[in-house]
Amino acid sequence: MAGVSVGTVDRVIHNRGEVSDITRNKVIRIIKDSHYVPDIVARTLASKKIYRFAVLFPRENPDSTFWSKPLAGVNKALKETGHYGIVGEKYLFDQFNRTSFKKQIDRIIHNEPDAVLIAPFYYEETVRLIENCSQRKIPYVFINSNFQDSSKLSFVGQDSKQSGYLAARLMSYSVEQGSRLLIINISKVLDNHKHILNRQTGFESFFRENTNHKIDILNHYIKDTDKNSISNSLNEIFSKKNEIKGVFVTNSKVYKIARFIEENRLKPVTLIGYDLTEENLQYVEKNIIDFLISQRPVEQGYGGIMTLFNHFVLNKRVKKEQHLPIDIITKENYKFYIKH
Amino acid sequence: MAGVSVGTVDRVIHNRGEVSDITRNKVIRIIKDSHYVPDIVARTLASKKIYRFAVLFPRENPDSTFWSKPLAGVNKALKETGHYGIVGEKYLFDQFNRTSFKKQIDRIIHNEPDAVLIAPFYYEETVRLIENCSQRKIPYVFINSNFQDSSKLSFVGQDSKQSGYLAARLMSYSVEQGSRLLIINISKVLDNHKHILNRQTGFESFFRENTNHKIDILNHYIKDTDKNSISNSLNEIFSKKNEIKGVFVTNSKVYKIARFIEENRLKPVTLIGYDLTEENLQYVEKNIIDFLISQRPVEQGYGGIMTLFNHFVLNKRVKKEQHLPIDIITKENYKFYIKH
DNA sequence: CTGAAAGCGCTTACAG
DNA sequence: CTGAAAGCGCTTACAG
Repeated sequence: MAGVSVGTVDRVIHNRGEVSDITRNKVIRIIKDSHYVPDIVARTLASKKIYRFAVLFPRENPDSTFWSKPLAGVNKALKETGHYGIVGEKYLFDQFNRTSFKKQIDRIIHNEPDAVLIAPFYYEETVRLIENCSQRKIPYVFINSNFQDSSKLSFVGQDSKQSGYLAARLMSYSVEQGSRLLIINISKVLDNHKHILNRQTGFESFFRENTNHKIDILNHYIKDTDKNSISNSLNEIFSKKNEIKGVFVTNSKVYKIARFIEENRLKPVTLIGYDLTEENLQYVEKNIIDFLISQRPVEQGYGGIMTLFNHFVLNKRVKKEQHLPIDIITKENYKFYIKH
Repeated sequence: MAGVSVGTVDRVIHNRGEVSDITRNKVIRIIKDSHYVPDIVARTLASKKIYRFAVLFPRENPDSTFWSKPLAGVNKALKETGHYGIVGEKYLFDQFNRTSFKKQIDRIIHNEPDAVLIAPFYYEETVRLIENCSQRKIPYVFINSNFQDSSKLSFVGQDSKQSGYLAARLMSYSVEQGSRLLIINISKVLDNHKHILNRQTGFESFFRENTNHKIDILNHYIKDTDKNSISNSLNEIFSKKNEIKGVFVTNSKVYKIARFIEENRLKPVTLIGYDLTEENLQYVEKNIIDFLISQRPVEQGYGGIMTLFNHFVLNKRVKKEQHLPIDIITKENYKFYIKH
């Protein structure tokens, strides 16, 4: 239509220069007017281009099987997009070990991927990684825990404050006026903790804002997560304050608290925590954990890769904050969430 | 590798005959041994094959915006799979009008699509459609409401009985022993009602099976859904039985009950219903509806098309029953579900 | 700055 | 029953 060869058209589509302004404009005009859109199937077949996405996630660990889920989501996305030349390179670290995190970042920087998907556990190291990305002008996406940074391509995860707020609402149905509640923060390491603290903040705000619920809230931090330390730590609280009607655990370790409650026959106490792990589900089955808040872990990984795929292959504009739904899990519906 | 031309290889891959047993076997052997998998991108480009999927859904109607969601899911899937030659043809009917359903089926049968995605509203007509499909040997998928039929390719939707069971569990947190509960079934038409009845059955079984909840349950059917009829009908019940502590509405018309409760200041009564429609959300915002059960309407439509896509294009085996999660919606988390 | 040709991995007639 | 050739809509050198 423009009286030029496909080679020239290709040059203007991918604006890689070497075209006179006059032909370029002519071609652009025609593309617009005729609503031409490139056939990405043909493009993929012809270009044989490979996109290498680095995936920086914690390794699954004995304390929690949570991180196997985002990885499953990544693998699912990789399968779907493999036809388009998407390749994932996994860099798994030990979430309790800063050095391991740092090492994987070194490897990523060395291997020069085309983009990176990050679970940002340790602050300084994460900053180093994204500075390297900026320098190399490659996009990066955060998953699970957000990172204040205006240059990221996107974040895929949950609104953590709101999830705590929701937990409080659920709690409010089963505790009466004047009850005493306990918020437990249990973790060996306090890095990567902003979203955990947000959960607590959200929970507290609910009861502050809903004046018809006069509730006394205690905060408790447990650093040592072995069984004995937990017992000691909780025995003290529960003996001193014998009126605790509800417990909110701000992460996936809620099963450890459930075990304590079961062994000490402290029911009825409404227990709410996070994440659909096998360990937690045991206690959901036994009616000891009442609610789990789930953050769509599989979709987080899936969405992370798809975001990059949309950006590179489909040239779609992607949203900077992708908040996944806050799912409420009970004994009655958990089965349907397991594969998700 | 087999010493034959690509044409011959193609013939055995698509087993369209005209190949001697000896060469066929040789080729099959090599395909297996070398783990050859066809490049579907190249295949799509070369074949230019079009798959026409008929979509038989209710039209969106003033009483409920629910059905716009599955359609949105269909459109999303169509966008993603358009590159592979998937085309959707929509046949929308009036859900309260059997004739309209029948008419669209006639059109589908006449147009001979390659597959059909069905929201099975009226029984006999649906049977006629699937008999036609069987005859023409084309696959069909049910959405939203299941259909007892062993020849279907798949069903995508919710386990309706379990959703009622879950609703009862939620109800149990806020009603005391000996309370009186009301189940409301509100609908102009009673076809397509099996999954609605299942919800009721599920709700009732929970309280039957959990003996620590001694609860009196009333059932109430409302046929005329205009405001006055509802008022009359409910006034009677609420005046006779002044102790109703919770109401479970088995479909998306819960907002009509909410309106009645609001206007008659009957709170506190725990109100649970179905579906994240705009009409319902108003009353969630006002704390009149406590919980909505959502059935992932967008994913139903999306999943329906993707099931057919997987079947035709990816040659994947698909599951016969695809139960989507039963989402629990409250004022605190509904925003994150709206686009889903 | 521009065009012509080859090629990506398949499918589709057509000829034998 | 089998093969050779053209073509799907792009990209990629290469030549000028």
